Amino acid sequence: VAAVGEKGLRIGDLARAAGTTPRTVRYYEELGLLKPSAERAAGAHRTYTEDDVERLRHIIRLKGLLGVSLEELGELLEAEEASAARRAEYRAGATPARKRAILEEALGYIDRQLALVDRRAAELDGLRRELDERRARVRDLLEDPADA
Amino acid sequence: VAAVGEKGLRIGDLARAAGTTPRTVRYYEELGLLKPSAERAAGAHRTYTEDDVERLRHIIRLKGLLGVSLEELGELLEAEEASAARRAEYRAGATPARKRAILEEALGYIDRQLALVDRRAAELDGLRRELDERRARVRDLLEDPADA
DNA sequence: TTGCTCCTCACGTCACGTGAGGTGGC
DNA sequence: TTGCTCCTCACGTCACGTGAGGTGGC
Repeated sequence: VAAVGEKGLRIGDLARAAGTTPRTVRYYEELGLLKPSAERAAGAHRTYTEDDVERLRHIIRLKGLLGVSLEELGELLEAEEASAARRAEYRAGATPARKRAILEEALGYIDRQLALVDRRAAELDGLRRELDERRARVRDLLEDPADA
Repeated sequence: VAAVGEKGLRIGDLARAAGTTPRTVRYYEELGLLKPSAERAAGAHRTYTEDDVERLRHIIRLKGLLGVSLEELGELLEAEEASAARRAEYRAGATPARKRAILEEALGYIDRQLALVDRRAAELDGLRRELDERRARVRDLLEDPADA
């Protein structure tokens, strides 16, 4: 039911597809996290592509899962873009030494994100264990009501 | 190095022990999430116990991991307290039918929290898989630089 | 033409951060 | 007595929510 005509997506379509609101999209644009695909005259409608949907989903997921400020998130996204740029350089053909340097930088960047993810996962797992334990105790009492 | 004298912890000790700030503690008090242990005259210092440290840590962890508003979190904490009250009733001796009802309510409450935790964990795992995949691709290229 | 969504201010809100000015306990 | 931490306003900030008033595309 989304409008996907020749002109691309409108801000409401983008927001719905990513599970957010037009206001948030404009705010992210203001902070430089997300730009409309096409140039637009002052006051004209913003248009977006499916790639923008992916990027916005990516932003929202990182924000929710990593719990960083939008400014830090902007730096992270810049690092991602730099990484993509280096991949293009890589594919365009670089010297073996340069290729190696590019790959190692990419590895470091991925490992930093993984460290953030792992820390969160460990915290979540700690909470899960606690809840599991409590659940097991309650279940035991329900199945075998033999206590003081 | 924390002051743990006769009078209990001061707000700064509590905040440090829980990894937050005095301002946050006062704000949570304002919202009714956390009260100083002892009564206090207007303008007098707030005092806390080790139990308050545990409660504050609990609040902070739930907030960070479940991503809920402080109002929702307040409801969740009330449910926890009600559960604790029912456990006291349980131990004080209730009829078998009443005991069963108490346990089943506790189970429902635990399962609701588990559902929230599991949703977050699944999202985190999705991101982790993506990062792992990218990492593996980069590693392969580093170990065997044979491509176009 | 009628709705609907879009546009740009701009003020409100939630969860605090950050001084301003003053009082209280080792 | 000297620092340090505490106290209560109260304004600032970040990440948006929510109208206010107006314009643009099926």
